[in-house]
Amino acid sequence: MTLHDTVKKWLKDSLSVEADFVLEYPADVTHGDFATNVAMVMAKNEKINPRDLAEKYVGILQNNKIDEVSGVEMAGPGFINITISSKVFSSSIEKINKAGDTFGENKHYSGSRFLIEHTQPNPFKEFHIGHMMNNVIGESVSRLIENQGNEVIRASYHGDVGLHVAKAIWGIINLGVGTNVDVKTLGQAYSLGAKMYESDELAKAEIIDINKKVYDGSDDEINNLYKTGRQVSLDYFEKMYERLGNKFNFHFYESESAPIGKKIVEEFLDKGVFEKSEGAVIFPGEKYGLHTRVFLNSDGLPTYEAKEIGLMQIKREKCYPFNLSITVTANEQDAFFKVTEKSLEQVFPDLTGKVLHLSHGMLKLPSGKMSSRTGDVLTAEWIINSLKNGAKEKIKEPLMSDEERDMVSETVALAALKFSILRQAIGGDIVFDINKALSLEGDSGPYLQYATVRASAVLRKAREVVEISSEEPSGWQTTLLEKLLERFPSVIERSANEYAPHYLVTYLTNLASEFNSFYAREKIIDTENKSSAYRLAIVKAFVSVMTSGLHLLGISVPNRM
RNA sequence: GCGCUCGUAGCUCAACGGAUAGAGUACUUGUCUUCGGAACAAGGGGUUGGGGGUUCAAGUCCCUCCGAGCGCACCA
Repeated sequence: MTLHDTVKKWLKDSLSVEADFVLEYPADVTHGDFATNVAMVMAKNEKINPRDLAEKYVGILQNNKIDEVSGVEMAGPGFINITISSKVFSSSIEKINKAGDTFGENKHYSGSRFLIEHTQPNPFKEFHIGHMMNNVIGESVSRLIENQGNEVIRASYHGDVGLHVAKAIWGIINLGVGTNVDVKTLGQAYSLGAKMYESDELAKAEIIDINKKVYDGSDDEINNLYKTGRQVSLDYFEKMYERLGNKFNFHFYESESAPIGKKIVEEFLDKGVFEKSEGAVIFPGEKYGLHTRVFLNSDGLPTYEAKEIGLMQIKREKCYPFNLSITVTANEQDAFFKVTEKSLEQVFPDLTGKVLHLSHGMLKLPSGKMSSRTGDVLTAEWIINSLKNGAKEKIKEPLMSDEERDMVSETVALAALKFSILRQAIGGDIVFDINKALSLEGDSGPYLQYATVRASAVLRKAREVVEISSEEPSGWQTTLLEKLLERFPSVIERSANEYAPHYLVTYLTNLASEFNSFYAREKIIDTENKSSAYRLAIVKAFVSVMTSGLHLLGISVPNRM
């Protein structure tokens, strides 16, 4: 149990309160280590003066104090501020140093299985910054949920059939590159095909024809181009996952979900879940306060919607039973998912409440939105490499080999990128200013890495000079750094429960900043000072918490930078 | 037109209905022959888009107006 939970339980038990109230870490340190609004909440229910009730509560609490608590007092309009005894924080330092990188993990397996689908790049198209953003969020949420004692199955889903594929193949044929394609030529081919589809009637007809042939496999040349192009894309995606630091348990494909989805929709058409309309098969979302969408088009081909039904069937076969199936996408798909989820509930009633659409904003440039249609696409690779070059110039270590320099700048670049994606609530759009990200100053991924690297350097240097001890020296004044370190498990818990990595980012930023102040203020290694051993224990705990916290964001820490 | 999301410092973002709305950046100034300056300390900068309401308490909830983004039948 975290300290936060302990204190909350104490409040509930000693005041015999059932209602929801908040126990928070006050922003202002003069308000104690915890503050609660319990008296104000209860005063409302019982229609009495909140300050009077708070006064009464403070009396009860003072008579029932637990070891952890050193002070209770009323403040302001009826808050109760609680201070924690200093030995709690020093024993927390000891606990952290014992647990190392596993501190904060919920080791009690909850028995829950989560299926998390994210990234979803489409073969024959670019792996662009939108996929990257989705990947970074999906991976961090996965790690947070996993950390809390749940089983996580990661899956990606690929649109390996459809008009975009036909456009790319048309482009391949007209560029004359044949099966000798790489990612770059595929990109050019798609862009050419997409452009011509819009502007040239003949090309459009040819592309539609290719699309049919991809589905029915009747043309050997096209089959061949399709097969090699698809594989080139998928191999490339593998490299990107590796570079971004994630592994998927499953890859699902629209070529698989399409026929399954079509079959299920036809079956439930007979049962009245779906309806025929204007030659197509639709789901009447209006019945549920949503809007109607097409599941099978008038040619009988499954749309994205029907494929989603087919995908769920595949997920059931491979991963059931799961407690929650999460799909991470950009918020432009919100309305689509509302309708699809409603239709899923009709088809699979047992999945009601077990499907969650986690939507995030779009990655935008200061100049506006990127568009694949105008060819204005920023690839993930391009942006990572740009950041990497910037990071390389910043490295001051003169003795670093070229190989290490390359590895370190890669790590720093990814940190800069992931930090700027995860630092804000996931629902909102991100305005990504490359120049600012390249400056690597202030609150940033590299800032967090740097603080950790410095702390590690201190520990290395101290090894020959001073012992480390978690025992609190006499007369020790508990520092804010120790107090922040103690909060780590509560922060992860909240981030995981709310699928909100930005709480963790905010926390780690504050923690790093507090460490940097501590570092500037105090001489840590000091053979003359008895407190030095304990200071080192704090530094060690800081390194552990930073390392595991950053890991949950998908960020790793170099040895030096 | 309908629906969803959003509007907080010059810029990029926080704030679990609570105390004096906070960070970074930019700007101004200081620390520095260091346990690693990708650092630290300090300063100015706000009618939380406008107006109404609910509440002991509203950036947060409700209504309304203004503005932005996304989505609304055979793309994904």
